[in-house]
Amino acid sequence: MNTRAWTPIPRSFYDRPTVQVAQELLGHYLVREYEGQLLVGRIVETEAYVGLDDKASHASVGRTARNAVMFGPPGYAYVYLIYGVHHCLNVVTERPGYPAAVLIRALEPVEGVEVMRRLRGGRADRELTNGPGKLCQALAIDLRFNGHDLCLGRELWVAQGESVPPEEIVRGPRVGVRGDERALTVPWRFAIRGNPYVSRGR
DNA sequence: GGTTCGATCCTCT
DNA sequence: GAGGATCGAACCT
Repeated sequence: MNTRAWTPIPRSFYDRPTVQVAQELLGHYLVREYEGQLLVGRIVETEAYVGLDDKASHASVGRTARNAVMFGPPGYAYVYLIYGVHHCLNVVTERPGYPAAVLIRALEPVEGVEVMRRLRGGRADRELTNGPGKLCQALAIDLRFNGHDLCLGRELWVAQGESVPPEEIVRGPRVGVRGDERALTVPWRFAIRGNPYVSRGR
């Protein structure tokens, strides 16, 4: 189980339409080096945030200090603090200057589960990584990773997994967003159908 | 320098 | 189902 390579996905993967990247990220792996151990989770739920016109996106207000990474090159982590309590991890997509990213909403724990349990205060395995804030706590991801290059295979990266066939993917509106009618209804959330680690949603 | 608020989670009812 | 936690950043004055 520890013999797997966990090869980083190349930057070119992220330099494509964000909704497509969000869908195709399902089945790949988020890998974290933490205190000499590997914490690995299979990506089972994502959401796309696309461009200035997406009123649910942090980038809809224009470029600011917080969202600057979203305007940068693809393949970097955009991490922010929400409600002063939890962190959320995004992967930046598309060309520099165009603000877009994919929020990682849920993982299926694969490796380093003991450490994840400890970081999550001994909660049930089902509750370790089934939400964007939860998975950041389980993998010790915080603001220090904002702007981190996810293509290097160091500290935090996305590793090559197996693609999920379309019939196994559920698609629907995003969770917890504010904004206009389009922001609330556009089906830019993707999840692996029936996977027990998908977040509760609304 | 002050105020407001959030792409969430947890606890209590 | 409701309410609170708790902080950085945005947006005032």
